Amino acid sequence: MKWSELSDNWCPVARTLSVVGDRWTLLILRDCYLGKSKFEEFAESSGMTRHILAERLKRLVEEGVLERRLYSTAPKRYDYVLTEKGEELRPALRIMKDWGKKYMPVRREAKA
Amino acid sequence: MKWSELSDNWCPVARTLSVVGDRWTLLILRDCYLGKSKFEEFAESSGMTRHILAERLKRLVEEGVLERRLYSTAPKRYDYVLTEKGEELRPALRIMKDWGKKYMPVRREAKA
DNA sequence: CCATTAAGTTTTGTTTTGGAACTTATGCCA
DNA sequence: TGGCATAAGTTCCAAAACAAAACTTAATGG
Repeated sequence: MKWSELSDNWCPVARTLSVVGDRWTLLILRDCYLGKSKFEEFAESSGMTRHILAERLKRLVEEGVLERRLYSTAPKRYDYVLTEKGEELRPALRIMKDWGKKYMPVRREAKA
Repeated sequence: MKWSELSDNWCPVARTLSVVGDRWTLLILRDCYLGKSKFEEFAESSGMTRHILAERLKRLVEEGVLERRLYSTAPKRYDYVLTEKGEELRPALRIMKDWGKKYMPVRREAKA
């Protein structure tokens, strides 16, 4: 089975993961919860490539998790803000934060 | 930056995702929470290929999320059970289940 | 002896990801 | 005016991950 077919799975967890269950996507949401909204902010903070970032943002917008918002008209610039749907995943990230603190200690220093 | 470098990230969410943030892994945990423990059960229930399943199980064991347990000596057969570390991600999946029910309605029927 | 079960492994293509350079439209500043 | 900076992407190519299906191993049951 392909990952892309999960969105119609009988299981609600699987359907959720079809949106946020791939590499990097939840890291974008983490940044949103930290108050970031701009492409460059996500790129620098998460460490993902601009290529993948653009693709993920597009899908999060399509799925209604983020909203693409024109914040400058000249030049035209867009940023991304959480919808109510996006906000409601925040508790899941909070659990992952606590879990990471408890069970995944940093072994050696790394950047960003 | 590569996904595999996330395990030493300063952010605990990122470190958590370095273990469970890739495709399929959280679906294995869902099955564990549903009481499944065997390779064939995971394979059938999740729809992932045996190849990827084997790789994911191995890493979950290495990370201490699951424990590989000999449940039959002749022939030798192993299954997988949650550790305390694995149990403590259950609340995150519960949130994803509720979110999926609320925001990801099934559009058309699909199997498994 | 032959089919079946269960937990993987192997093989072969296809798809996704990673890294880096490039594009577009404007503002800033001397 | 010309040239550099900024921000949000896009494009290209090689490397890594994934998908599908067949194969392996070790035993059991008829």
